[in-house]
Amino acid sequence: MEKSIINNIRAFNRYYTNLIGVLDQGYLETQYTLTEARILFEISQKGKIDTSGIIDALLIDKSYLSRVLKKFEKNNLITKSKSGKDARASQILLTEKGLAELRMLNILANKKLEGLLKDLHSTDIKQLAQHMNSIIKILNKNTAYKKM
Amino acid sequence: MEKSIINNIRAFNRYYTNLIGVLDQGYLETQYTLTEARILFEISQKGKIDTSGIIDALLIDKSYLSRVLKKFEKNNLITKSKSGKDARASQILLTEKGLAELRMLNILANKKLEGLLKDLHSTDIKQLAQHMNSIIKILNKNTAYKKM
DNA sequence: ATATTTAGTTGACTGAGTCAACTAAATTAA
DNA sequence: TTAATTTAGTTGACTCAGTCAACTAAATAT
Repeated sequence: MEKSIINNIRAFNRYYTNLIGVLDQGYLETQYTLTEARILFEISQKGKIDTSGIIDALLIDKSYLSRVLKKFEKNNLITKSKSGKDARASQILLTEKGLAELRMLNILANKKLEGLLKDLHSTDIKQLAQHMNSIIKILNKNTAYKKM
Repeated sequence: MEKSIINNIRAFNRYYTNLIGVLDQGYLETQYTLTEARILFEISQKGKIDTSGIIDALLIDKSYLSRVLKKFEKNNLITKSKSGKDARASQILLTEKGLAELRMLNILANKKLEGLLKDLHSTDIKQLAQHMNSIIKILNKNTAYKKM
């Protein structure tokens, strides 16, 4: 594999690590950790999801997830219900309050991102999104990273 | 700002957060944390750098950095020398051993990334890098995120 | 039937990173 | 010049996000 391209991609990864770090600092203003926010988001995206679905999607530790979900349940953000199919698995659903919290987090994340982009022309922002979509499309051709 | 584009960009951020997470797991095999590796890398990139330069670049806590640098110095990865200009600041330099460790980390990171991309055609990989460069170019037009 | 795997929980722990208080040098203001 | 403020870096004390291992119970494979 050509070395300069790998270095190029790594430079992007470093750059983007910093950028994501800046965006993620927004969560410090909330009562949620970044991982908790990601978990909430994942639950809302999938509609119906069980614990192991979240683990597969976010690659987090099952014991940690178990505790986070317990806390979410205690705070009425989610409900757990036994799935009929598999008596070990729990179906996770967002409650109204959970949805409201998620909306709050989404608004916050949008604001943070908009702040980051506010000095750019709208054509630049459109191109940005296009490049990002292209990247995802290319990476999705390949399943290697699901196996790592 | 158009909402769907913001959502698009956020979708990319989530996607890329996961991907970077997978890549960063490589550091678990080493004696360095991700942040320590980033600090080492930053020192080598800049050549001459003082502590506050690293703080500005990586946005990490100064007390944490102070301890990491102390450990690096103890392990002979870096040397600190008083800058003539400002008697408070320390110039940080990589030692030979520090360089060797960095090379090791770079090889590891390259391997990890190559593993991730191995099923892609080289044309796809080239396009990937081009999209990434374009993203950086666009984002660098704007300095908003340095101020956040 | 028995063994193995999978879903999720719990106890015990660690260490990466944070916060506040501090020293000493540099800079600004009076 | 001196007093006040800011900046560079250090240190003590702490927290809590995340990990590891052991476990129960259900599902699946042999």
